[in-house]
Amino acid sequence: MSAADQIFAMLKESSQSGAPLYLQLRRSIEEAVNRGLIGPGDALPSERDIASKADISRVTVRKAVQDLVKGGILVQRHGSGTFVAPRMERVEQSLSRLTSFTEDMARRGMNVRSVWLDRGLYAPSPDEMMVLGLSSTELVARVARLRIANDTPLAIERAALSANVLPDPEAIGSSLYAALETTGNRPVRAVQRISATNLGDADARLLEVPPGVAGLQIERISYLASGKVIEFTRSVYRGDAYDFVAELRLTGPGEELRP
Amino acid sequence: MSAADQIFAMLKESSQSGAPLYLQLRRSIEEAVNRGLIGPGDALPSERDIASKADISRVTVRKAVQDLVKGGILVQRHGSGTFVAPRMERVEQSLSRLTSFTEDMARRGMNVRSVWLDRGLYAPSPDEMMVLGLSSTELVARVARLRIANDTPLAIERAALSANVLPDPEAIGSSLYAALETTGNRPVRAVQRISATNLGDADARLLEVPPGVAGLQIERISYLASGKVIEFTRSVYRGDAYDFVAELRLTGPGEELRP
DNA sequence: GGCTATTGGTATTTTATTGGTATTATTCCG
DNA sequence: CGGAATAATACCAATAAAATACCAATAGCC
Repeated sequence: MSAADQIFAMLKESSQSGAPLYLQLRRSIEEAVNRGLIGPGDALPSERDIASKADISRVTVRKAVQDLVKGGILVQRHGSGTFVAPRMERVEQSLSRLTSFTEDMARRGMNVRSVWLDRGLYAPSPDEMMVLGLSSTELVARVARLRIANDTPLAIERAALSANVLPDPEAIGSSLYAALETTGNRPVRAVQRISATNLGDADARLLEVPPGVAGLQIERISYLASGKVIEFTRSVYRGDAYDFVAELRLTGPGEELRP
Repeated sequence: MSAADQIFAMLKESSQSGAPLYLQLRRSIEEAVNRGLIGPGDALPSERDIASKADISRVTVRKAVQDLVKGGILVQRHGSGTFVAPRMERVEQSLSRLTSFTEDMARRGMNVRSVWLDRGLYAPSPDEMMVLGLSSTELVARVARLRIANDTPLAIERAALSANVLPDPEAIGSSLYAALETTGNRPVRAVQRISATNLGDADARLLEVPPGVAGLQIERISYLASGKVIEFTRSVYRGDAYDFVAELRLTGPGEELRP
């Protein structure tokens, strides 16, 4: 509602008398977007709302809106509404919450989807045997997916677990952690390591960037309450499109860091 | 019961009239979770309960709940109920602990030293004026150093502060924060942004790596208790030699969900 | 162990709201 | 006068929101 009012106020104050109505309206909307009054993903008032409130015909409103749609500023969905086009910019992900990828993107009005790259049981690599504590006769479950926002690939996630805790990788729904819950294997602690790497050919191709550009690499090892390692995940994020944000607090002078 | 009432109260007070019902409900639940009114592991009222008490259809309730399930906020179990999902949270780390390069390296048994690249007062750049809230007549103190562990250059740190809080950059000893303490300017909060970049020629030469290799870039803005920005630091770490480690812990119910 | 109330899961339909389009009148300017 | 830009009217089509009715799994009680 507020967003709408911003536009209307702007339209009123616009002393561009003489110019065609649809041009005045177009400029008002454009400016509202550029000034951030309505952000990417936000919905505009319906064409009829704008028309009645601004007391002009809907076709005139439509002309203004369509110009902006053609210019890529707005996006329209039949039966749904008109929205400010999501810009990719840089995506910020809070470090404090892990599972919020989908939620985070949805809040920005981005269309999120995942593509499975791999889901299956394999003979473990030496690395996996070490970290997960497997013998060479046991199997490892590998789960890999490409995360995509607005048709732009953002990250590759590769998880490895003991086949004992995830006997059927194909059965995973949208959340790996949810699947672990159902088998009673809950990680209670994890250690994450963030580093930077130059993307290799394969990963670069998946993320649709030239090989060699910088990527954020995150390795995570999750532990059960018993201290046993349950999961080992290596994720690569596009460096040009992703930021990790962490908020820090300084402990007081008297307090110890951790008892 | 209490948890349910919290939600309903929130739903009533929500003056988001006009918005779709399921969105209002979704926001209410989301906020209840974020504010800790219902913690991880707690059960939500049944879909039918919510529906009848809020006087809306169950499908509408379901739509809201399912969105949150997809986002990983809630977990549903057929025949059992809907629960707040346990989530991984980063264990709180103190500012000094996270940023103290020397301490970090010493813990790994490395011999650490620094080389000053720059220490002086300058006219502020537009960026610095913006972030630090300076006028063009004020001066900015810039402090830059190359950090070296075991004779291997690991990072470049460039800090910018108002000249008011650091009138004599040359007088800094080994710790910038110690110098700030003595003038009574103590940051209590900081926001960090971690990203990846390909190192430019100058930085690559300082870090003794070929240009173009991946580097971890960390931007940090520190705040005083008053909320004023006191420091703006941009650091670049060699991606192949430095890791940023964070520990995560799963917050959830003490008891097991599934026996 | 098996029954049963309670829980989430699903399919189908109705309705209101949204953008989409064709047609027509008006104004402005060469 | 004529053509193009502008604006208004009336109607079409797609989507989302919401409700109804029914299915299936779980937990708890006997």
